[in-house]
Amino acid sequence: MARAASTKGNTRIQRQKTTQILDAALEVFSTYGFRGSTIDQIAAQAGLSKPNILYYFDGKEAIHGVLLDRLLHTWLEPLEHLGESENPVDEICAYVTRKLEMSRDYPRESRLFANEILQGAPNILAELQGPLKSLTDEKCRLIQSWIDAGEIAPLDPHHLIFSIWSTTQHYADFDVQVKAVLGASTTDRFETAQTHLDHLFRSMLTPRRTDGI
Amino acid sequence: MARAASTKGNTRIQRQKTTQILDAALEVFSTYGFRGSTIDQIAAQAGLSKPNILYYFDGKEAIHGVLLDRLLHTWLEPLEHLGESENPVDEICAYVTRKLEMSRDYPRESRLFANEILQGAPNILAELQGPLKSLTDEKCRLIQSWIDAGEIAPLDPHHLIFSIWSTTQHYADFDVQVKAVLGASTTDRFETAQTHLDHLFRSMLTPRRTDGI
DNA sequence: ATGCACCCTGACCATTCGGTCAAGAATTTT
DNA sequence: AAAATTCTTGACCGAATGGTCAGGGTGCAT
Repeated sequence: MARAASTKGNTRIQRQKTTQILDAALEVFSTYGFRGSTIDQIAAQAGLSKPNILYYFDGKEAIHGVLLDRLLHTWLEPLEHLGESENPVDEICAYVTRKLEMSRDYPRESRLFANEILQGAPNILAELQGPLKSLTDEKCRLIQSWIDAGEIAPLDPHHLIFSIWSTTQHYADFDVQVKAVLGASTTDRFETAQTHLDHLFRSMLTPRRTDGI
Repeated sequence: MARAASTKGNTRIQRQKTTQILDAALEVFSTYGFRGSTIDQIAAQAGLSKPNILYYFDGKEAIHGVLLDRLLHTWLEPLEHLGESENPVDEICAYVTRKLEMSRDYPRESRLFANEILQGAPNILAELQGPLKSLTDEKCRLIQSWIDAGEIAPLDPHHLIFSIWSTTQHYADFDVQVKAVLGASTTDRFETAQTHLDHLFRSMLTPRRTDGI
């Protein structure tokens, strides 16, 4: 009787249609942003009628909300795994690689996040200030301990993480620009980017014998 | 008689109002994107009536177009100056600094650009493939010559430029996130970022004696 | 001060958008 | 197979949005 509030997918059809809708919504929202997207666009993308969309979700905002929730989980996961093996430099470079792979494999999620942040993060500000900040601070302490032990070069952990986020996500969010300037195929772009970023962060992190220039 | 097509500012009032409108539009467009912004919002931001806005501009798209035109010029300018002095490493680091200052001083322009690219650059794709690609390719040849001369470490010039763009613009486009994680004041944020990025690119660019890991 | 070009706006229009609803179609349960 | 539940949609609604226009106000040169 009661309509499926959000992801309440119990029946076979419910599961199929909700994922179908969410996939279409991700496509649309990640391209046009929340206010720039319409339910009709999502419906067309999903191959469903508008009322049918609204049968499964309580409204445009509800769909967007579900996408953001899932996104935050996916987005934080790689960072949580940082620091589970031994070599700090390899550890951080592995994180860079993982983030770059996510830009390659989940560009829509990256753009959805970028759109949300660009507009001032009206829906996820609390998550940024809470869970994201906590996790980031924790990993920064870990990085700082590596610095104190002399295992990596001294640098600002927070800004290091910002550099990792920005350089890797750039290949998803600014893909059109990268494509326009580079003109290479997708695999080529990401392969050369991988080599470059690995070199970048490795040369930055590896401690030098002499600290002077 | 004929209405001012775009920036046709001849009269005193025309000049004043058009800049007033463009400033308001920049504020709104950079926050909500093109499709997410309304003329009413721009009017309210500018302190003018909606018909008054449309008296000076031929429509929502025309305003957006003027902003994008000006933006592209402003945006390419720093890159054009790359390579006018001697020391390559200092030269590139100066470019990084300049770009970071632009993120600090013109965050709205940066976000406007990000919004446009995120949505697939529907209005400036030609500019990206033309002028931007030409200028970038030219500067990449310059960087390559520095590499060949052994003045900077060997790396992919295109990806180097992408890294510069992404790391610097991050502080404008993702400001909310940076603020949430860092919690520092604006000047603090940009000062520490400046130190960090200078260190990052300097350590990356400075050639090492031994090329091995 | 008066004529003229420039400037401004309330009222209005067509379209689009988010969302509803009743009634019919499909599916599952019994 | 019939009943019960779930699914689907055409038609519709009120609000918002981009844009128009006639008419009145304002500034300025002569």
